[in-house]
Amino acid sequence: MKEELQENLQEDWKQEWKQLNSYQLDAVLDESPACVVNANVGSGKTTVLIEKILYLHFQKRVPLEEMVVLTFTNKAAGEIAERLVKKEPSITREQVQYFGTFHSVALCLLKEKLPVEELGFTKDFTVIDPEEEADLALEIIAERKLNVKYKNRLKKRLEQEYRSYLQGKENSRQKDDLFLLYPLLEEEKKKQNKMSFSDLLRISISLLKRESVYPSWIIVDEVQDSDGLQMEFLEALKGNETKLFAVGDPNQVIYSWRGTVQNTFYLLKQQFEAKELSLPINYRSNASILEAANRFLQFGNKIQGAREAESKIIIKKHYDPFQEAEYLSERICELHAGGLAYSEIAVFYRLQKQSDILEKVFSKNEIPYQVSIRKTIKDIPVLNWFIKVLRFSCNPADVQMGIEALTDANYGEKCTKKKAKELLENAQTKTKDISKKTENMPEQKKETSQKSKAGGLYWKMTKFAQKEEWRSADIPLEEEIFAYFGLNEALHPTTSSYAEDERTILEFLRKLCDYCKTEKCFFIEGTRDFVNSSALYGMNLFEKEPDGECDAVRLMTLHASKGLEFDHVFLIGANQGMLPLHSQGFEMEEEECRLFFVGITRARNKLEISYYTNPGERGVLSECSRYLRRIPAHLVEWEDHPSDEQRRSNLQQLRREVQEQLREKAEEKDVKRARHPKYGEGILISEDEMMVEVEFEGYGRKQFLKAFGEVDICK
DNA sequence: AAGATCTATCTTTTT
DNA sequence: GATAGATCTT
Repeated sequence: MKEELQENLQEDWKQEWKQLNSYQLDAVLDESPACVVNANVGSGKTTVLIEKILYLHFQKRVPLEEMVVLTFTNKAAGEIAERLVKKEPSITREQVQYFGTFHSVALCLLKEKLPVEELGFTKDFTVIDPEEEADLALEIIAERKLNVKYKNRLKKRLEQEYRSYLQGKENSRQKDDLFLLYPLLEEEKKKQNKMSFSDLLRISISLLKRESVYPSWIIVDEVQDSDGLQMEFLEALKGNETKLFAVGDPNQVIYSWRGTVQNTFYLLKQQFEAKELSLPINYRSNASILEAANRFLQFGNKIQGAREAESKIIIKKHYDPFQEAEYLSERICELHAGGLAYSEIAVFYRLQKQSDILEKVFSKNEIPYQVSIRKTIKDIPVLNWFIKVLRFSCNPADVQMGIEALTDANYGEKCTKKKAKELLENAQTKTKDISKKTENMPEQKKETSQKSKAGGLYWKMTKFAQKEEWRSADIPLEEEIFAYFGLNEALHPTTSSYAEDERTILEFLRKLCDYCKTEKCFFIEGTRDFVNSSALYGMNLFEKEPDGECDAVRLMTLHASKGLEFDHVFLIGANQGMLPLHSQGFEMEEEECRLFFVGITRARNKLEISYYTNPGERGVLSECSRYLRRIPAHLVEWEDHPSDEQRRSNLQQLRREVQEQLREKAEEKDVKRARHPKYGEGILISEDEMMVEVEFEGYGRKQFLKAFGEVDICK
């Protein structure tokens, strides 16, 4: 039976492999101790990766559990998992535990294989994001009265200057106490039993040196994006018998500003004596696009095409972004009328804010569009708060989360930071004592805590981990948990946002319960894992629907376009000073060029690039990007967009309207908000030592005496 | 404590 | 090339 199955599979593979070219097949079959594949754009890199994993598993009998497959984003990890399961539905989630981002794999190792206790953590540790780390740092700075400059940029500084701190360099750039802060911060994180993103890697690396966990294979996707820590992680994870297979494209390095190692391929070859293979053939784009793209290659050999030069690249000159947006509307309508799906059309730009005008004009012209901006949990205040509640509930050592949950302006208890701190620190010293007391006289405790408002949520959080019925295989209903935390009250049932908030939380809880059920773990443990994942996976974990399916034109930055492909690509704002964005260094400049390269190689069939004679932006020149002149003339059709009088006056009006709306939007962002227990949230009109004036939707402007303390000013 | 001067950063974004 | 923040100057 098994033999038969095996043979069938072998037949399948032969079929499968017919679709691979010889370069791809070489890469799939290669079993050198270390191998790096220099994969050109659109050369079937992910296909090779998947085939390789299947080949190793089914043909070479390497258990999937012994493979570590590393990606840089959750999206990429998800794609690999999806394609793998599609080909081989028998693969289970447990088998691919170590398939994921560097950070999620590190988390998994720390939870399952590495002795974190040796470094002063427990297995219950939680994960914090950079913002929380910065907040924690600020606390320490205040407490220890450290002199740290540029506090507003602390998040960035913490990350950037950590390297030189580790290398024992002098803190020469800024003369302040930042380097005194690092050890204190480390100590505090240990005390609160939590790790930052980089801690996950760093601590894994140091523990891997003591306790080796050598997988049979390490497979890395997009290896050109590795930063120093990730390279170290690879090194620490790789045993002498471990084989390394890494795929990437040095021409697509567009994130070096966040610490990408510059010459990854060279380093890999040096360090692991890796063999180098290449995937030169591009199946995606037509020959004109590829010939243009070849002019922008910085590394490796020419991209070989597999297609004809069907049409030229169009370069269009527009008066300004408004005229361009109108033109795009028209063109997209035509294309759609001609049978092209909206979702096969994409508009790329250099800066996020360039989407504003497009959005306004597209909605006016009723063109469905989708702007790709990453939503994070932080954008949803209720969820952000509730996750803090859960974080403290799962990890009572996390004092910081406890305080933040209790003092949250919107959903927390009406209690001051000082009081919350006292409450928690008091509990810290005699946790067991208190928990015993509460077990013995729960009714009484409940009463007093409701009287002294600040107690309700606090007790619920501390007692969460002690609930016996949640330490069993029975997973509670989402409504039960909702009720346990008294959320119907905490979410302010009288406010207009209540219904939405309730739905959000119940949705989240449902995902959490589902997770516990599929993972077959106890509710408490499941919650801890899930909450950790939420730090690492962000919205991916509980997005309602993957937004991929809807038929709409995609609007995105060039950065966001990486890894995607479309039939028809518009690349807008190709002006000097915009696309290359005015940048100082030469290295930066090279990266702008790679960004342009990534942009144009997303197009399968049609590529249109445009620029403005009146860009109307600071620092943007009216001449076109010099990259455009680098494209061989015979591949290009230069066009002027004509505009008659009628149209011009319409545009004037449009311009005014849109600019007005944008100004309002910008003002709204700067507006301070305030919350009142009865009227809900409103816009802060004025404030002095005595009074606050707030405008509430539906109630109008109200004035309050500050001394009453009913109004919380939100930050 | 105000005013002058220096300086970094802006943009891109993942975990 | 502007601007915000920190630092220096009086």
